[in-house]
Amino acid sequence: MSDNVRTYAGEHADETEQETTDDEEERLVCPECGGQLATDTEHGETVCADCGLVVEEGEIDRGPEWRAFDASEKDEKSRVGAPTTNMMHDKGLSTNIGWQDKDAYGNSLSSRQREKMQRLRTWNERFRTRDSKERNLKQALGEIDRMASALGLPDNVRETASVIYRRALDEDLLPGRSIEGVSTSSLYAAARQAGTPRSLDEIANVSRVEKDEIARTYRYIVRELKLEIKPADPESYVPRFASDLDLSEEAERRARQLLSTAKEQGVHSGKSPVGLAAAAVYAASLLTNEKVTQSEVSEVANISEVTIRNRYHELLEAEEEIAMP
DNA sequence: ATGGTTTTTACTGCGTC
DNA sequence: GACGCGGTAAAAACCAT
Repeated sequence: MSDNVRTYAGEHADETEQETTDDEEERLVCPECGGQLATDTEHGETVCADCGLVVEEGEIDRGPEWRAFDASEKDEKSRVGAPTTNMMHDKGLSTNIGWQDKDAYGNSLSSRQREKMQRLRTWNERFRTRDSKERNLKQALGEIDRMASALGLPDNVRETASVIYRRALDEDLLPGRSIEGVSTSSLYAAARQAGTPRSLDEIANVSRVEKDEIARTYRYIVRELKLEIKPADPESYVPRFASDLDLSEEAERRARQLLSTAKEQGVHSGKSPVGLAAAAVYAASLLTNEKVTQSEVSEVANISEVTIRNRYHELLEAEEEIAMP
């Protein structure tokens, strides 16, 4: 085992430039919480991806200044076209009008007819893209909501997830990927950003897509959207486990403490954060004389007992070493 | 594809209630 | 004897190259 810091990539795919780029390019950082800033081109805002603070706004508002109450009103008032970039987000299934100025028999069209066809093409294109994106979004947001409820994730996580999804949609990341997969990945990313992570397994349980695909799409999204997601902190799992097991505040505190000393010792690198958290919770329950069995912990944490054993030994060793060097 | 690391599975032995 | 716990070996899963 190499003794320098390795990443446990299963839980956090991308941290290649963790320490290296300290202050080279001044990075856009939120003044509130230090999180990554993201630009929402739709509304001309620069918002923090973590806490949602709007840093700059009102540069250019690209949204409509009117409201439509039904479909016909929408047609009447809407006078802008589709966004300028759009690839085949509908997988080319919708109707389109050919570019050649020929009729069904291959004869050329008169100039008046050509003009008419040109107008039709324009409008067809506009409706096709706009409606398809909206349908897409609607379905995705529904899915995100469903999964978030199933996992007991708070509203702000859903908000973040939908922001991420919207951005993915805006940057044309969807073609070739399923709506399900992308919305699941968005939720996974959002949960981690919010500091209330759920493991890939838990996510996969409530999603309609397989774990592999979620992981793949997640990596892709993170890379393309330049989301900065810190490696999952073991401590962020502690509260959930502790409450699932009805442990005291004291035990929870001790678990945290174990983890932080372990961190100083560098014992944690390359290990599964979930496993560490589970072990810490177990060890803490021992130290505070609150009886929980290894199998109970392994149950709520979805981690094998063996892993808990191995980790918690390491945790206790680290604790001793800090006590007497 | 390969190799190295971690996690899981399955099994065994020990002590206690 | 069941249960909790610890240890081990082999298999599987995973990441990096």
